[in-house]
Amino acid sequence: MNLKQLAHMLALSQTTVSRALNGYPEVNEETRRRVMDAAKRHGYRPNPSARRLATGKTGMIGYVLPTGASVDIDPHFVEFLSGLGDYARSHELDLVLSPADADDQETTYRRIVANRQVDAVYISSPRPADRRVALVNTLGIPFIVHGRSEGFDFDYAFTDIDNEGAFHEAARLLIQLGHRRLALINGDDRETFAIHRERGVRRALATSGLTLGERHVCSVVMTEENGYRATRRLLEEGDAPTAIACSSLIMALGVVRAVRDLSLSIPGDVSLIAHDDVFPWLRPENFSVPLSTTRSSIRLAGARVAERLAARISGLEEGARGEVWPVDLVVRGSVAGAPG
Amino acid sequence: MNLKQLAHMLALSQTTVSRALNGYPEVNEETRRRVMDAAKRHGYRPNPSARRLATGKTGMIGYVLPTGASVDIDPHFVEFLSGLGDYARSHELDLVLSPADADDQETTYRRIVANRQVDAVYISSPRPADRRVALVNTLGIPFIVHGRSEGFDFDYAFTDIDNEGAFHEAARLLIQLGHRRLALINGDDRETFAIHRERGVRRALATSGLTLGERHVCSVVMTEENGYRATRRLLEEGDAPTAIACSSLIMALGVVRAVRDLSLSIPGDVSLIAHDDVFPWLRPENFSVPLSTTRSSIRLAGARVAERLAARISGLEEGARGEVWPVDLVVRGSVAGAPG
DNA sequence: AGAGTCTTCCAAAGCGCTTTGGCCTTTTTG
DNA sequence: CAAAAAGGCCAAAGCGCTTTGGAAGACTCT
Repeated sequence: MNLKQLAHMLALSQTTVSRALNGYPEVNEETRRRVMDAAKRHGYRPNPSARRLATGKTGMIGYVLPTGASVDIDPHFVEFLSGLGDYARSHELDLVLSPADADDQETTYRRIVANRQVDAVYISSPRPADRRVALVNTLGIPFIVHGRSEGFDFDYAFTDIDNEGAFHEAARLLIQLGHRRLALINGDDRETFAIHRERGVRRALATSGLTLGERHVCSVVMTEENGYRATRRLLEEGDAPTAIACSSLIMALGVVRAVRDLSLSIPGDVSLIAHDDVFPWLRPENFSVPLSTTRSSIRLAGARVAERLAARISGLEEGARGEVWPVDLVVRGSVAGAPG
Repeated sequence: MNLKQLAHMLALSQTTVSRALNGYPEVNEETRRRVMDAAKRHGYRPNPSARRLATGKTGMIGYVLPTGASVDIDPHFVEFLSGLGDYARSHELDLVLSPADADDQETTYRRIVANRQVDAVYISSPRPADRRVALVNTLGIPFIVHGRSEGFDFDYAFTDIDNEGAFHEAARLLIQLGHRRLALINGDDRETFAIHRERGVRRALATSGLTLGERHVCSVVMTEENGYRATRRLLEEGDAPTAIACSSLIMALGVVRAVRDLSLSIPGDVSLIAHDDVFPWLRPENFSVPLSTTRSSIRLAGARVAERLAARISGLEEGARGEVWPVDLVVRGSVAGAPG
């Protein structure tokens, strides 16, 4: 059942039927009702391919997925996706993932824009002066950055959490508890979130005249194993920290294991605070010692990003508004006063 | 730059240019070369929307993503996606995720098929007599099932791993080591993979005249917490098992924690084998006691599914071939002879 | 009553590609 | 050497929708 048939059946022109269906004003209300009714009754659904060709609108949002044999998709992605999908569903939006060579995403961005494959895109895990952000900005497709980039001469729309504030608070708490030697086990420090977190820790330390030792900050891919290794290194050297801030719950698993392997205890010998993105399958309160966390649901962020993308597509949102969400500091058993 | 312009520029008809580009035979090789050359030089890319409208082909594969406030996307999904994306990238395929109400996916399947939004779909986490499989089969869109359904009067194409064999082997090993009371901490037993795994364990036990106790098998969502709870329950009751087979590494984290909380040890008091889907961020050899596993890379499965989908789209693969991959049994420190 | 204004609808022109049916040359064939 | 076949190309008809530029009729206004 296509427009032509439907129009014929109603003894109307395609024009009128199309307009009636799409809510244009220049059609009699009674006619509109007739059309709507017939459309529903016959289960008429406009062919999206045709509509796309005519309008350029796709009803899809895009994400360029970096891939490659040695590229691992972040497990956080799936949670973000839960939120995004949940919103998208209620608005009949689909998400198209365009896999790209991790080292050449530009080609793919250009392709999906040139081909009008999606109405908007989002970008995640941005770095300072991220080329993708600059690119989509010049390409002129609506977009939202999940996280923040920095150092552009233009503004853009983003949804981020207050990483600096979160880690500032976490460090401040540890300092208040008497800790003097903190360590930070961070994610990839080419990404903005990691930079902000480090800044937060440094700022808190500086306030008390302390510093983050050169060897007390590490930047690694956030795996359990890397959490373990980093912790071993930190605790086995002289000048070992008495408190650790850690950028992910997954790494925290490794931290806990390392501490145990060294026959030390949390929080007796070392206090631990980790960032919690809220995974349904791994919860900080269920660690052997309940973990203090800076908490922010990445899933909610996904829903929010979808919402904003939808708003931008429909023209409801404009401009370069960035929003920064506060992060909860949740204190549990893994922190205590500094030993000694 | 569109076909018309390109054709004009070459002083050829659109027909010829189109044919030259798409490899049709009825065009002079020299002409073809000229066309190809000009197309490349001017960066001509056929507009996919137009092509879709004309051919019905989209160059996209689809996945219906169950969503909802209380629906969690399986963390395995992201690894599967890595593999899928990796293959898709090299073949210029995009993946479209269509979020659907978890309780009504049929509507969405019908929509994406009716609208010709994708060339093929895949289905994951199937259950016996899965309605989605029956649906896409009748809808007539090419598809691959990742995993297996059962109990249809038709055949279909799937890629699965030998879950039954894997858990049969695991259980057999434990039995050989003298264990008599095994327990199985399984995933949702409405899904086929869980059923097969249980069957594998039961079969191994039966061979030695043993059985799987009523209370020694649990079926839960695969989270750390559920692994913990299940283990506590198993070990605190009378008739506690001396060996546990566990369906996921994430649950195994909980198992290990529970065993420790009870001041028991692995493998001294209880042996443990878990299934490992091969996550980059959590590896069985890095557990406090290196974990024995049944191992199968879900990522490779993703790549394979993509490959088969591409083959079906292009007509290279037909029929209802199902393939079952063997699973490696990797023995590490977490298994030992039965205590006592 | 004639001019201007809405209101309501339509015919037809795209959107950019593929594909059908056919036309002209050139080559092969009996 | 005429007839048949093959090679190489083209014009034009879709694919199903949106949108432009009217047009017919109803209504208001002077």
